[in-house]
This record gives sequence, C-alpha cells and structure tokens, in this order.
Amino acid sequence: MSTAPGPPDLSPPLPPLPLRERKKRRTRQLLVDTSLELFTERGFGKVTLDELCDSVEVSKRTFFRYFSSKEDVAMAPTQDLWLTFLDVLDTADLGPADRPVLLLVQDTLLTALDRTTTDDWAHRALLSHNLIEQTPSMDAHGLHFCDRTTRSALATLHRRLDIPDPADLRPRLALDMVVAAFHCALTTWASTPTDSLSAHTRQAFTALASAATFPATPRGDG
Amino acid sequence: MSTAPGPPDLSPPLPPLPLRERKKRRTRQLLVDTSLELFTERGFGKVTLDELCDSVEVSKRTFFRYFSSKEDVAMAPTQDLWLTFLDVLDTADLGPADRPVLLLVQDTLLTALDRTTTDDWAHRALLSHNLIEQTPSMDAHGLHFCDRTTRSALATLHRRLDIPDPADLRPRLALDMVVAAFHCALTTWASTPTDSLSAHTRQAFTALASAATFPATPRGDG
DNA sequence: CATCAATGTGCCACTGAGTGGCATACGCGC
DNA sequence: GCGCGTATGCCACTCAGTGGCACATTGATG
Repeated sequence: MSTAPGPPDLSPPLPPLPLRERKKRRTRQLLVDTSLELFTERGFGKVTLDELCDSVEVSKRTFFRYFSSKEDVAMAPTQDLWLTFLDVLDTADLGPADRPVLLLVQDTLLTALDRTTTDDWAHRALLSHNLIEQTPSMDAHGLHFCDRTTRSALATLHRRLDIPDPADLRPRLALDMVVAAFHCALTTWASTPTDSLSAHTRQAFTALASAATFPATPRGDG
Repeated sequence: MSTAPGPPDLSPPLPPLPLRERKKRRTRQLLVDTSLELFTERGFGKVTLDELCDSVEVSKRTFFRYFSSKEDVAMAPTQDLWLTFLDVLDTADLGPADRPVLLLVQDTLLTALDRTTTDDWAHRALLSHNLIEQTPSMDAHGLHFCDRTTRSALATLHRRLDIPDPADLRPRLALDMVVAAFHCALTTWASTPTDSLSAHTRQAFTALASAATFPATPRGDG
C-alpha cells in the first residue's frame, strides 16, 4: 500500500506465488510425470497425446501451451539441467584467470549438477534418458536442444571472457567436448546408476583429458 | 547384332546398371534437387510434400519409399558424406600403429571428403547446410543422423582396433571431437565458401589440438 | 458485494505428415 | 509373347500440431 520507505522486507518472498502460478506449475509437473510414466510403460509411439491429455484432464490445446511438442514434455529433466547450466555460467564466479575454458565449463556443469540433483530429479532424468535412447525423434529433439544450449553458452562466454578473435573455434570446441563427455557420463550412469551422475561426469572429464592421445593399435597383425 | 565371341570387353562395367536402377536413382536425385530448390526458395515449412511430389510427378507414397521423412530428403548431401566416411573407416588402411585415434579419424574424414567432393556436391551441401541452419526440425534430424553415424563408427573402431577396455570412453570422445570440429568447419565454410571445405576442416582440426588449453581470461577487470 | 479486465482453458474445425492395403504398370528373364 | 517380381499409384486413415473463439477463473477495483 504505502510507498513510504519502511523497513525492507527480509524474508517475505516465501509465499509470493500468486496461487495462479502454483496451479500452472502443478499442471505442468503432472504432465511431465504422467508422460514419463505412460511413455515408459507402453512406449513413446504407442501413447497418443489425446490419451495423455485425458489422463491429466487437460485439453490438447492446453498441452501445447505448456510444451512445444510431444517429445518436449518428456525431456523436461534434461532441459532443467541445461537451463541451470546456462544460469550458472551467466552468474557464477569465473575462477582463477587464464585457467583453460575447458576446465571452467567443466566446473560450471558440475555446479549445475549439484544444484539440479534433488528429490527425484535423478529418477525422472533416468526415465527420460532411457526414453531418449529408445525413441529416435526424442533423441533428435534432445540433441537439437543441446546444440541451442551450446550456442547460448558460447554467447555468454564471449560476453564474459576476453576472447581476442571472435571467430576462434576453440571456445566452441571446448564447449562441445564437455557436452560430449557429459553425454558419455549420462550413458554410463544409466547403466550403472549406483554411482552418482556427478561421479560419472567427473570420470568422463578425466577420460576427456587423454582422449586426444589415445593410441590406435590395429587388431591382430600389424 | 552378332553374339559371336569377339575380344573380351576390358572396361565393360560402365553400363552394368540394370536400367531399372537408373530410373530409381534419377527419381531420387530429382527429389533431392527439387526439394533443395523449393525449400531454399520458399522455406522448408512453406512447402508441402504434395507440392514437392507434384513437381517431380511422384506420388507421396513413393516419396516415403525413398526417404524416411520430409527432412530426410534435403539432407542427402551430408548423409552421402558420412556414409562415405563409414565406408572409408571400414576399409582403408589404418596407418602407422599407435598413432592417436583422433588423427586416424581425422584422416579418415579428410579422405571421405576428397572422395565425396565432386560435381556440384559442394553446391548441394551448401544449400542443405543453410536449410539446416534455418530449420529446427532439419537441424534435429541432422544431429540425430550424425549421432547414429558416430555410434556406427565407434563399432567399427572396436572391430578393427585393439581396444583393451570396451568401456573406455576415449575412442568415443575422440570421434565426437572430430565431428564437432567438422561442424565448425561446415559453418565457417558456409560463410566463406571461397576456401574449400577440406581446407576449413584442416583448420578446425588445428584449432581442436589446442582447444583444451585455450585460456579463459575474464573481461575487463580481473 | 458487484463488476471488470486479464489470463488460462476448452472446444471445434482444420492442415499436413506419415502409414497400410491393395490394385496396377513396368522392367526383366524365359 | 508370358509370367514373375518389384516399383508405383491411389485411397482412406491416424495423429501431431495450429487457429479462432467462447467460457471460466483469478485478482483487482469501485
């Protein structure tokens, strides 16, 4: 009410969600969870959007106000992670100067992982990953999303770092290397989910360091 | 006229194509060229398959016997290159022992490029690449195809090379690095087609060698 | 408490990609 | 010329995704 400068609010933003917003988030989350469940049970192709929408009691028209495609809804976990990654890259401390971009990006991804891995995110991510591996169109959409994320991250790097030559390919390549390593980590994690995704990712980064010199020994005879 | 045994043909495999095969190839090529033309003119989304099929005087049903999707037809140039890459990787000499896989794969890709770059392949590839950059669904399908190709190549590496640990991530990472570098090369080539794609690729490989150590200097203040 | 604006949602009709099935026409060997 | 296999055309169908409009819910205002 008053615009008079009273004591500044210190901890009120707890229930600032306008109730309207909460319903939206609940609906969205319900769509994600239900789709993961149905797709995992019966396969991506065997579930129609009408069925999914009926299960959540939402019209198909509404579905497309939340997600851009049938594939999109089941990739929410991965997308959350990458959006967090972009956020961290945008705001976090850049660390010691002149450290390789590769290491900077690796740390950024690990930080994003720590921030994302909560509740049953791991469970959802696992279901999502398995679906992606079985569903070509989901794989395609996922790779495309990764690519856009990489471009966005590259723009951030150019904004926050002093990169003399704007056409230098190496920052982009460093980003791609980290993404490739993380994809490897996701795969190994999916088949051995006992270790944390974070641990698998660190392992993949280690492998990355010596990937360029890995020798090609012909089989059998020389 | 005469079926009498004259001197045996020394270079006869020139027209061994059973005539039927030639029509198929002509139709296929016509579909590719026409789609590149129409999509480039008016945009991927503004051209329906019915229009394309009418232009080539082919039924939609037939179209899908040649290509798996609307996106697929306009990506033929890139796919030709990667299929050649797989073929070279499958058959070519592996070079000196214990050379890094990374270099082996780089050479393989350059060989495939030499073998593919003919006629107006470059022209087609350029149109295709520009379309991919403007069309999200084509980009997605292209990345997916690359991913499958990489997996296939990895299988070939495991077959032809002596890789002690089948779970070692480094061969896969080396492959991904080469693919990433080539994508960079494609992009720079598309904006500067005066140099050959081969030259751009070599440059990207050079950048790749020092990408891991590229320093991240914070902008302005340290 | 009545009302109004904004926004989220439902419904309906529509386009267009992609598929299955069956009849037909063409290329090829006999 | 005659059958055989294969490529093609045609038709009807499913389903993802879009546009438009009418309706309900939220939250603010008098």
